[in-house]
Amino acid sequence: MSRSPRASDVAARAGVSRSAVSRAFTEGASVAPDTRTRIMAAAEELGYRVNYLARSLKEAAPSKLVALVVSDMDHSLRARLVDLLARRLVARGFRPVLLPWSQGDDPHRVIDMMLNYNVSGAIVTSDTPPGEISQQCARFGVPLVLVNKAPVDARAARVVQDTASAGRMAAELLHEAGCRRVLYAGQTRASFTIDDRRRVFCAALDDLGMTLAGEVTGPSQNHAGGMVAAGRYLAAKDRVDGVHCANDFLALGFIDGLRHAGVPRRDWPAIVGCDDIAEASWPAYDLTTLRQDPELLSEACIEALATRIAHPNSLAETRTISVAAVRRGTTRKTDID
Amino acid sequence: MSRSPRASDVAARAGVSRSAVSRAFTEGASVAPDTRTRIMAAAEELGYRVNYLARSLKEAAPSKLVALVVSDMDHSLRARLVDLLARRLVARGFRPVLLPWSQGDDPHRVIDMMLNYNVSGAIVTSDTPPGEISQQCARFGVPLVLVNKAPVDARAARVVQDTASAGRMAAELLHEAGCRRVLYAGQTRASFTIDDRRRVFCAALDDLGMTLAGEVTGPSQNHAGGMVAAGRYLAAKDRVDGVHCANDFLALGFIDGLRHAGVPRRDWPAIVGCDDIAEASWPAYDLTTLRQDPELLSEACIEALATRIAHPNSLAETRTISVAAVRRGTTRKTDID
DNA sequence: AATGGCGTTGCACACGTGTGCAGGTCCTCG
DNA sequence: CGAGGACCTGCACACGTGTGCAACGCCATT
Repeated sequence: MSRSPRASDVAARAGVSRSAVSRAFTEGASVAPDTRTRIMAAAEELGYRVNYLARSLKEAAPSKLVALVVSDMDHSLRARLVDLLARRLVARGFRPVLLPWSQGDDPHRVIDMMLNYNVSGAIVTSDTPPGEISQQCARFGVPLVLVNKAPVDARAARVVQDTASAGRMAAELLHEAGCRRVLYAGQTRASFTIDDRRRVFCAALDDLGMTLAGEVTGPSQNHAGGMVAAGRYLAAKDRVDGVHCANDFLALGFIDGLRHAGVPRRDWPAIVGCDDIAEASWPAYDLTTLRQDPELLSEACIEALATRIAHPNSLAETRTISVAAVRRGTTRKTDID
Repeated sequence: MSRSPRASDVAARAGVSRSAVSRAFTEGASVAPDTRTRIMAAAEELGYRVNYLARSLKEAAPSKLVALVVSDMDHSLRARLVDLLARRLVARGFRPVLLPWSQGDDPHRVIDMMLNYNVSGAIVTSDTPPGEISQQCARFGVPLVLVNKAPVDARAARVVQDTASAGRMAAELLHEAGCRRVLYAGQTRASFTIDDRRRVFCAALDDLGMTLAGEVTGPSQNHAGGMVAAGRYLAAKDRVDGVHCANDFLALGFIDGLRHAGVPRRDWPAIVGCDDIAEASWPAYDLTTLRQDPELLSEACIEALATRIAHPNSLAETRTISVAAVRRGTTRKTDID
């Protein structure tokens, strides 16, 4: 067999017109049960499959392709999110097309790819995507969902962490642990969510009668960045009793920095991270953190996208995902070494 | 503007035929430079983009979509691999469609999705994919690349870890550390690569004059599984001086299990993992392991796929990716606690 | 000036499918 | 027996693009 069979091949074999074949594979179309079974049998023998790309040429039937713009998949939470998004999209009959985008890449490349394959919609989870993507999507009528991004266009739906309660929660966890003077460790060029949470966190410190002893920001907010932050902390050690890190990787790196410097466990400051990645619960760290549930996050994204596709002209909504405090060892006093 | 502009709209605006527009957007087609610039200007004004789905209807021009069958993206190495594969595919003009597949899912669903969107090819990295996928791909002429899988079909290209040298390397690392009686920690239902490596490892132990004191296998080969393995190790503690874990997550869990049980650092057995995930280099673990370079792995996959697409009828080849020993703390004697 | 060649252009068909419309069949009811 | 309706089917067109073929214009060569 040189080329894959098409509807007319099936029609010839079943002794019907090509239209009948098309209708047999269309939900709710008008076909006699007898005819349908005969068509299906012929299709089975030939190994026929409907070509969705051809089907999607009719403007009424969208392509069902959804662009997933992603960066930094090495961040385990983001990888998990992509995994869940892909699963849910497939379950709803969509097909996720993975479009990696890194800082420095030309945004037009991503836009071109989306438009060339006239996707039904797009979900953007990469960090600091240029407003250009949002504008172009709006211009060409591509339904768009932004994850943890600042509002850039009224026609782009958003799913964002509840930073207002997250920031406050971080402060309260340190307060519970008896902290008075705390440090904030973050990134020089942070994301929208992190910036917003930091702002709320600082305000909450005041409310609770604590003081911000300082901020440590570096170029990276990964494990290595956390180790650097630990070095900076050690210089101000005696004036600080608690630390809030912008994310868990930073916090784990911070802990490894302390460990590397030989600081015994009982002398560690209270530490609160954010995200609750899998590693945070490992005994080596046992990190107190704020859980951002990727199940909820992904579900909200899919629903927002579906709404956006169904009502393209409605005003874009913003969905807020609440966070939960996960109390673990790094905010408990311990006697063990 | 209700619908997106098509080639005929651009043609009308530029005062040429639709064929001229098509040629203007086709590399190497015969168009006068003057005409081309006029067409491009008109296209720019209208925001016209070539519809690749329509283009791919012509059998000569393939869809450029490539299926990426993936499971367990929470495994950080696999997430990294998917990230790199997506980047390289995009760089070569392909579009990766992410198709998650988990143990228990119906393989026919994945096959249907691939054929419905008549993909140019497929890369399968999920664990233990049923032979059915390979057979169907071969039947319908879909170029296929299997990552770290057993050979199931002569027409499917494979990219596999060099298990022969990896297994031996693991044994040698333990030998270097002065081990005599070692334990193997793995999974009851392991993957092809892991099984093969284990086989070589056991044979190499004999060669080097070491003995296999036992095997610990559980249902899962993640961090939790490693902690369970540590419990089993402690029972046979005095008869064992080295451990090889099937992968790094298992090894890290093993270490956390020791830590949880209060075993001081200097009493740990020598430990060798496999993969060299990011966490392995963190000071909390400092794990000796075998590095499987995802850059090399992904590049080999793309090249194998490209070869397969270019010569669909050639015999499928198998590419072997070598591993490198990464010597770290868990195979060094230490005095610190 | 005639001829040949080359570069450019348009026509028409192909790719694989969905669907409005009209015609056909068959059943039911009056 | 006739009328009407419900159900099914095929024709023909549409979706947006690539490309073989032939025609055309222009230039250089003879």
